[in-house]
Amino acid sequence: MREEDKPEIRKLLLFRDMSTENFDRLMQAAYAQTFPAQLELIRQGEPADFLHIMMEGTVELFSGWRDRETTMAVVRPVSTFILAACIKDAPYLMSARTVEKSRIIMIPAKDLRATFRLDPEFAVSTITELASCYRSVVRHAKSLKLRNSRERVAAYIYRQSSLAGNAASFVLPVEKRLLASLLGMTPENFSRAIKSLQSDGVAMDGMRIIITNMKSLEAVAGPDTLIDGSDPLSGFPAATAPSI
Amino acid sequence: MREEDKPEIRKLLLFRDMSTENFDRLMQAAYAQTFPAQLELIRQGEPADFLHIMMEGTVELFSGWRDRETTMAVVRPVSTFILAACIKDAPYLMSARTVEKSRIIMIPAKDLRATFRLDPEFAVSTITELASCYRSVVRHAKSLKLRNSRERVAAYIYRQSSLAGNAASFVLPVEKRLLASLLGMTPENFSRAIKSLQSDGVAMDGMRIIITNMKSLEAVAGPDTLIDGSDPLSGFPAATAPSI
DNA sequence: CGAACCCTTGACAGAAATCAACTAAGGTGG
DNA sequence: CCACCTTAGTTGATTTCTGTCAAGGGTTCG
Repeated sequence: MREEDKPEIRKLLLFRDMSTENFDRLMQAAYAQTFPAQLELIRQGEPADFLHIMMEGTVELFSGWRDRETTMAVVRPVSTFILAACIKDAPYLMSARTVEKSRIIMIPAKDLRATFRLDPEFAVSTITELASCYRSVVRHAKSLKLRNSRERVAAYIYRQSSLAGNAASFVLPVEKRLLASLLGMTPENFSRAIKSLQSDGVAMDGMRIIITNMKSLEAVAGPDTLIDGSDPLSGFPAATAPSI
Repeated sequence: MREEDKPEIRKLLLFRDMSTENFDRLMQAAYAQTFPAQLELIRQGEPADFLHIMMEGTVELFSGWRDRETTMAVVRPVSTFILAACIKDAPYLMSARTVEKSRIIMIPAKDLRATFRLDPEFAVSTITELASCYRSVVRHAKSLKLRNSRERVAAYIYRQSSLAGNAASFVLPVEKRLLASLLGMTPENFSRAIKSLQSDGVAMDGMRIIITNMKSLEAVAGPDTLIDGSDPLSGFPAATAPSI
C-alpha cells in the first residue's frame, strides 16, 4: 500500500487512538488494491477474512435472497466496512461490489482481532465504531418500518440538504435505482415518489434535486434525529461519512 | 440487587471474561428493580444512563414516529439491552416497556464505560456483544426488505420450530399483535398470513402453532442462515437468547 | 356481570410491485 | 463521425400486497 495512505487511515476514528507501533504493524499486514467498477468484492455467506477500508471510489453493500436483491448501504471514503463479520469470525451477511473504480485497503481479520486484544485504545475505538454501526442500522430499520416510500424519499432529500448546509439544491451521489433499493422501493416507485413530491417543494433536473419549498418538504419528511441523524463522530466529522 | 443474581449475570457472554474485581465493582454500582407489566422503562430520545439486564420477564423494544409505532425487538432473560446507546453516551433510539412483570438490573452507563477502559477482557467481550447486536439488526432489515409478509411469517414459524429442535408444534412466546409488529405488519395481516399458510403446512390453535407439513413450510419460508440464523455465542447458548 | 382487550374476518382503499413501452444518454465499433 | 447497442430513467396500465375500517366472538380481569 502507498505510504501516503497511512495518515489518511490514521485519521479514522477507528485507528486514531491506537499506539503507533500497533498501527504500523497492522498497516504492514495490509495491502491495497484498485478494483474496476461493478466488481463483486465480497459474496455474502463467505468467511470474513478482511476488514476493508475505502480510500477512493464507491462501494455498494447489498444482500440477496432467492432471486431478490436489496442495497443495504453505500460506502464512501474514507471509511471501513464489514467490521462486525471480521470480529465475529463469521460469514459476511452482505455482499459488496464496486459502483465505480475504487481503491481499497484490506486488513486481515486475524490481525485485527489480535490487535484489539493487545491494544486497549484500539479496543475502545472498535467498541465506539461498532456502536455507531449498530445505531445506523437501527435507524435504517426504523425508517423502513415507520415510513412509507414517499416519506422515506422526502426524508432522504431533506437530510442530504441538511448535510450540505441546508442547500436548496444538490446532486444525487449515486444512481437513482441504487438509491431506490437503499430506500426500500423499486426504481419505478422512486421515480413516482419524487414526482409526487413536486407538490411539496421538490423539483428534479436529471441528477440534481432542487428544493423549492423547504418548509413544505420538511412537513412531509418529518425529519427526526432518532431516524435520520448520525451519531457525532469524535474528532473528524468528514472522516467517516457512510451516509448516502 | 440479590446476591444470587450475580452468578447468573456472570454467565453472560458480556461479563464472563472480565476480572472478578471489576465485575464485583460493576455489580456494586448496579441496582435491581421489579416493574409491573406495561410500564415504559425507557423513552426514545432520552439520554442513555443505564445498561439494562433482564433477569425475569419480557421487555419490548419499540420505536415511534409521528403517530406510528413499531416493535424492534423482544428481550428475554438473561440478556442485556440498550448497550450501544450507553457506549456512545447518546440518546436511546428505541423505547422499552415491560410486556409482563419483569425484574431488571441496571448498571450506570458511566461505570460501564469506565470499566471497559480498564479491563481489556471486558472490552473484548463488549466488542463481540456489539458485533452480534449489529448482525442481528442487519438480519432484521434484510428480512424486511427481501421478503413479503407471508414469507416473513413462514420464516418466523420455521425458525421457532428449529430452535425447539424441529418441533412440529410450539406456543407463540408473545401476543400476536406484538409479533405482527415485530415482523413489520398489522395484526390483521398477520392473522391472514397464517390463515393463508394453512395450505402450506401450518395450523394454529389459539397461541399454539402446529406444523403439519415441514417440507411445504420450508419451501415457503426459504430459511437462510444469513437472515434467520443467529451468531453462535461463545459458551452459553441459553444465556443470551434475544430471538423471539 | 360488565368492560376491556385481543383476535379474527370481511369489505374496501391505498400503496407498492410488476409488466410493458418508450425516451434519453452514453459507450462501442465500424 | 455516425450507426448501433446498451442501460438508466420515466410513464402508464395492471395486478398484488398491505393497511384501514368496521363488526363480532372470545377471553380476561376487575
